[in-house]
Amino acid sequence: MNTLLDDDIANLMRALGHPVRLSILRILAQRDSDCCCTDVTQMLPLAQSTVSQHIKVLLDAGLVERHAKGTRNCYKLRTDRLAQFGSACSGLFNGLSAEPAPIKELV
Amino acid sequence: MNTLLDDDIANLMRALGHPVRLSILRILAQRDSDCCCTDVTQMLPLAQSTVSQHIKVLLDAGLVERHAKGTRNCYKLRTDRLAQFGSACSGLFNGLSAEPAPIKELV
DNA sequence: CGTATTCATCGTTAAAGAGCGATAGAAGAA
DNA sequence: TTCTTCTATCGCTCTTTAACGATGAATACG
Repeated sequence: MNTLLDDDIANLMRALGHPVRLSILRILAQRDSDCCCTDVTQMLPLAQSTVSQHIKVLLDAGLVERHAKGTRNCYKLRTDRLAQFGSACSGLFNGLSAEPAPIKELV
Repeated sequence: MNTLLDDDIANLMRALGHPVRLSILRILAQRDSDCCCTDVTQMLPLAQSTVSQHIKVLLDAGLVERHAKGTRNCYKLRTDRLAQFGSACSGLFNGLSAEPAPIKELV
């Protein structure tokens, strides 16, 4: 389980808080194997260095993993972490939409 | 319905991408009515101006709404928007964990 | 060997974010 | 009216982010 703290949730939110990074995740989801930085760059109107930076943000957030393949670095989603974040979000939203605390705490 | 675009999702993610703002949402969820900026500030180790800024981010993201009450401004969650964002997240994560596209599209 | 590819990193610039104190305006209280 | 409370906003500083080009290291190809 190892449920996420607010700091962790905030970090993940920030990592996903850029449309280009959402695009990168979608691209990786479709071409899940052997997708390298150049592949991603070709699908985006950005310089390679910029895409590499965005991928690094996703790497640091643990949402993506890297494995070398010859001269290329291939990336793929960390579905475990995505699922973990997904349930953390559910928990967050449920907690927020719960009724306000009553005057007395229940036993 | 009016499903959210990636830009919208990214904006919401960024709005939630700070632990203080998550705290503010939790505070509003508990004291849902008549919670003003001073109330929130008293529960956080931050200056009033800083809290006001964070609330403004949540306001601009549409996650919170304001209504004046005498000399105070009261805030409460926009549960509709939170729910909308919640399902957008579910959709996002489901889409990401879906199988990679096959060589040929199905009919 | 030399020549491409690939890509992370550096250095730079411009913009955005975070935090604070001070302040002014609005609304209630005296 | 005068005083107090509440709060959004301004001005400031410091840090972070975004984007780019250039570069060097690593691997493959010839």
